[in-house]
Amino acid sequence: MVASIEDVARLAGVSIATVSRALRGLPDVAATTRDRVFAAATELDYVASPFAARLASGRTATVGVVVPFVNRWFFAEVIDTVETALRKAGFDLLLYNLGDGHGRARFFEVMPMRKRVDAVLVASLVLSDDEFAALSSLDAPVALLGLERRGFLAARIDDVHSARVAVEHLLSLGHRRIGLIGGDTDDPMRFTPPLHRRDGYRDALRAAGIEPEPALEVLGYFTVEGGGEAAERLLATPHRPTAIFAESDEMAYGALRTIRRAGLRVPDDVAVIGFDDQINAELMDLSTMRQPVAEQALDATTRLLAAIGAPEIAEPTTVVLPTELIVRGSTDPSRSVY
Amino acid sequence: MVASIEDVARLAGVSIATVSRALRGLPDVAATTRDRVFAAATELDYVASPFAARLASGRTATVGVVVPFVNRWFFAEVIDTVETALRKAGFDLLLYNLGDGHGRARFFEVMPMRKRVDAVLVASLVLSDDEFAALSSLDAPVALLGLERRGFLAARIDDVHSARVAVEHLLSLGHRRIGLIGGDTDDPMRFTPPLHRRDGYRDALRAAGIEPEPALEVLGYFTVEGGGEAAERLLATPHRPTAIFAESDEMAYGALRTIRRAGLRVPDDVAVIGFDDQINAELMDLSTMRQPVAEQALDATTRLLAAIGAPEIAEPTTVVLPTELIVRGSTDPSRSVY
DNA sequence: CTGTTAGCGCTTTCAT
DNA sequence: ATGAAAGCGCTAACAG
Repeated sequence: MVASIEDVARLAGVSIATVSRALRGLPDVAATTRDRVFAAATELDYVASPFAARLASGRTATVGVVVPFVNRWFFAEVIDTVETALRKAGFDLLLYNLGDGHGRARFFEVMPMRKRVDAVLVASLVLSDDEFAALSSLDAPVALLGLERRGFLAARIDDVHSARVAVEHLLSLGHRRIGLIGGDTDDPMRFTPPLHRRDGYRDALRAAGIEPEPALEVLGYFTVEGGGEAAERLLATPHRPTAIFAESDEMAYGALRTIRRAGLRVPDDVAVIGFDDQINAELMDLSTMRQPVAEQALDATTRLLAAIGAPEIAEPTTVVLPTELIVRGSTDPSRSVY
Repeated sequence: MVASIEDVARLAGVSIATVSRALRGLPDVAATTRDRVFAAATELDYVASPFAARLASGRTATVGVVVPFVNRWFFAEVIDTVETALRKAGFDLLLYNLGDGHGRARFFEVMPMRKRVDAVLVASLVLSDDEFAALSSLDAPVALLGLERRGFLAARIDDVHSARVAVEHLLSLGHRRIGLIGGDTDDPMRFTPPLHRRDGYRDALRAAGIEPEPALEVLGYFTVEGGGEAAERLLATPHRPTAIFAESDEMAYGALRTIRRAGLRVPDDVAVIGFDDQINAELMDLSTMRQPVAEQALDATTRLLAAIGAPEIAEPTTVVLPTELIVRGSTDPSRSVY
């Protein structure tokens, strides 16, 4: 069978306590002893049983990562970044994918992370007070990604401002009728961007003296399909918009397809700007607001790990990372690559 | 503090052994006793400590999932599907992302899954004998996704045949000079598709009496960028191909962009077919070979979980799932949606 | 600097 | 059907 700490102790001729100390790099172990322990451990190909260690120490060396989806660009990037950072720090990543409204309800009811994580990272979910309470009941530090709340450490972008910059870009090109393709702010899986990006859209219009029209705000559900159908509705309005702001690149792709299928040209007939600057945006020649996903994820993870060691040191803070307007051919004909 | 099994036992007026049995649904517990235990557990909001349970039982109720990337379509789909299936079965998902060649080497050297998973699922990695040995040393059932090996349960598609069908589609349209955009078969992060899809490509050509030309096989590294650059090289060949088979949709997207930027039309000047039928393929009007990712992942997971309960019952088998040719406008002008 | 010892919170015989 | 008791393999005081 596999070696246990006792086997190592016997081979090294020391007690199991010394083995434990030596292997974990604790101070107060003589160098020669340490060497002997390491040699024995190597020879026996020993690794500590994480469960025994966790039971004895109370620390799990595990972080729970909660996401509403795993197969969407933003969340896949987040998981990638967080996994790497955790692995480097010697932590395991326990993945929790909410999946749908039902999965979400069950998740917060059961709280499957109970007693098995040292910390939690939650990505881009609009949480109810009850859900926040459930997280707090875990009694572990919680990091929020893409949202913010007093008492929680968080990393995010300024969605309101970023959306406003996107729409201002369209305004600066002379557009006055600008459609919005957004997410459902009442969806049970609601996540944060839809609310804020819509606010930024309205802010920009009002600041330009344009009153937002409900008919120009349509739902695209953050999918390509949804974006395409939303664009159909926008094109069908009596006095159709000359520009569209989609709250995500994916929805913008759908809109581009709809517009072109309708025989209209981008950006001459209808300009389109997205949000994210995800991997395919350049491919689609799509103007967009770039957001630094890896940076947000890394920032949150780093501070979360720090919080595990020393909780309650200070009021958790929110870090807001900058976004950037990326102008491509879908709004600026002079830049079009096609 | 949080309740332990003793608290529940005291409240229910039984021994901790009975609590353990009742809560796990073991037989030989009187119905009335069971009810009392459940009532007590509910009242105290008790959940068993997984670590104590694992230490005592030796079972971890955890599956390790090893992927070379998490932010690529195929793997994100896999993780999504597997997570859902595991959660439903009461298992945790421990995610291991190899990241790069160095990460991969370290991974198989350290074997961070040791002593912490009941089973392992490996997705689309070409594994060396040493790496297979390392996995076997975990002494846990292993499921392979997208590859196959004697002694391991596996789910995959027939990459050789599927690639052949894709190329035969091009041949049936009259194309004789067909370029290949593939992955690097010598890459340290090598995964399985490149080898097999290239073989299928060559098989199809030979069967049609065409000798494969090395100049028409270029590397696209399974990225959009790489696919675009590969297409540039193909277009620059003296007698340029009239059709291109890309081993993934992503590379096909890059190729489409390159072709259009060069002022050529798809499919009239150059036809393109991809592989995967991932989410954006329809958007790009790309012909492709559809592969059932969720089905493969679910099949492997289901059988893996079964193997945990009853290992060695029978020789592990490989399930091969069917792929499907999806013809769109990038090969068939009559179907073009643009 | 090192060893002894008492748990951590369960599961699992073995009795009864 | 239930309980007593012996671990599972570590960590963390506490001695010395």
